[in-house]
Amino acid sequence: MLINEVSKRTGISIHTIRFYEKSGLISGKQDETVKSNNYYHYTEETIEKLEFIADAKSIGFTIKEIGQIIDAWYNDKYTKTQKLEILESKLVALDQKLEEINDMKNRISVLKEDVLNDRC
Amino acid sequence: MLINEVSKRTGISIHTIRFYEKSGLISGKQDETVKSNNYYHYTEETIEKLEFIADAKSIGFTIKEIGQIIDAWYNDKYTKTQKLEILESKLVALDQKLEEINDMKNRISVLKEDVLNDRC
DNA sequence: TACAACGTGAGAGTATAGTCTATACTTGAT
DNA sequence: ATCAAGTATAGACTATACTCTCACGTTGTA
Repeated sequence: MLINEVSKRTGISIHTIRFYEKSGLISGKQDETVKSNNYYHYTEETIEKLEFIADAKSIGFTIKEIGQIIDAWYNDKYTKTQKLEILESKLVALDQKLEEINDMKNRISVLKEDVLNDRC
Repeated sequence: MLINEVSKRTGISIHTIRFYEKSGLISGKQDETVKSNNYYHYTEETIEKLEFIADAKSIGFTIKEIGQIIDAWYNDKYTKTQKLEILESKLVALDQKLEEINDMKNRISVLKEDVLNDRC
């Protein structure tokens, strides 16, 4: 499928998709047999990746980190051990975030109680 | 206390502290009786705020959002009802983040299992 | 009084993550 | 053949959150 369809199916703008392509997160393939154009062709895998990217971004992963996770899964850039290390490190980071968010929830709840009881 | 001490106690650079001051997150007071300089003086409250800012930033709140939370607590910029609304909305956002992070943990765990069992 | 250390304000520069514009070629329907 | 719609590439622009530099005034110790 071409970039327009990818954009429509994911809700991610064509510009942003191209930006992700340049950043190495996704990669379309140009059909070598077609000489008249250099259109990129994308597969379902790209859709999956873009959906993953959207989710990963919203919880605060950077483009670089997302690239690592994608490479750990789709590519042979890393050995099995390296892949497991990368994924494990992301799980640890997520656990830390869970903790930080729970702490912040408690702090804001205290603020709320204080406002409620006119203690500020 | 002057900016240098604030910086040393919080580990936040003087530049960044001034940036937060300009952004309205904190505010030092200039001593009107001293005419020779216009040094800003900070109190323990600034230290507290800066520590809060550091934590809030690390869980993904923007400067604007952090400003709102601080105003909801320290200032009389909002009514009681508005303050409660702001704080409640931040709690809701945090709950949503918790959910997203748990989802991402599950997804990454699955990837990890797949790598472990050579399914990719 | 010299001078290093500290303080201020203005403004330039950086990194991240897009977002948009311009130019030019291609495709597909009429 | 024409022309709107789609595609690619390069590069400019934006917002956020810093980070740094410069110029210049102040403070405190030798």
